[in-house]
Amino acid sequence: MRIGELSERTGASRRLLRYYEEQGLIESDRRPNGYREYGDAIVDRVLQVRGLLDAGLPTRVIKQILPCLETRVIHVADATPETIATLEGELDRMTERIRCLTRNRDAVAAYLDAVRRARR
Amino acid sequence: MRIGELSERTGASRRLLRYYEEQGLIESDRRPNGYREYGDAIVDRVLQVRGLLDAGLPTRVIKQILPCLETRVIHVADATPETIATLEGELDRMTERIRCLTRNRDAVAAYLDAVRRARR
DNA sequence: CTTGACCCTCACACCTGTGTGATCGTTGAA
DNA sequence: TTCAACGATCACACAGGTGTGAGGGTCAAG
Repeated sequence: MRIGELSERTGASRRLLRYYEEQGLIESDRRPNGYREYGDAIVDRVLQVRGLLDAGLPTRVIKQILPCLETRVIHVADATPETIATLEGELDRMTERIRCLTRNRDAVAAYLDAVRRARR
Repeated sequence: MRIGELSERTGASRRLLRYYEEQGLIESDRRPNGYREYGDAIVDRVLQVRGLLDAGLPTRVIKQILPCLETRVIHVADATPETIATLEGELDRMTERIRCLTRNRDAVAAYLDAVRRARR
């Protein structure tokens, strides 16, 4: 598919899709035109990138995390000690984010429940 | 305590603490000097604000969420329908963030496990 | 009284993700 | 052939969170 369709399917503007590619988060083939060509699998990847961006991770970190998703043993080989250390750090930060979000979400939910009960 | 101590205790620069106040996320009393004066409770509040910012929430949203944390029945009263609708929307977005983060964190964890096992 | 460590306000600047528009090439249908 | 719709690159602009520094008060210790 071309960039327009991918944009519609993911909700990301064409501009952003090009930006993600520039940041090394997604890839594309090129037609003889120069037009970008995407496979179906890219849709999930884009959605994942957008989810992580929305969750506060910078592109630099997302770029490091993405290879972990492809469960290929190949990638396990080229893991330098620094990469591993970085990933461990990010793992902790993600866990902390989850904890923070969960705590606050539960509080909001409890609040809304209280409001609803008070309404009656 | 004054702003310097609060800064040390929270890891937020003085600049940021003033910014958070300007955005209505925290409050402070003023000494006759004009110096800001904080109570102990503010430390947790600042940490919470920073956690939510780090998790991708903008100050505008954080400002709406914060009152939910103070479990005072008083606040339940002044909840306009729009506020409630907004909170419900944010609740969903937070849940979605949590889901995304959890999925990716687990993937990273699995990857690191695989690497560690491969190392031996 | 002076000095150093705080505090204040204000303004400018940066980075990152994103929008917008200019200018131009490609393609398919009328 | 022409026109509309799409694609490409590039550049400028913006907003939000953050850093930095200027210019100036406050206050306690020497």
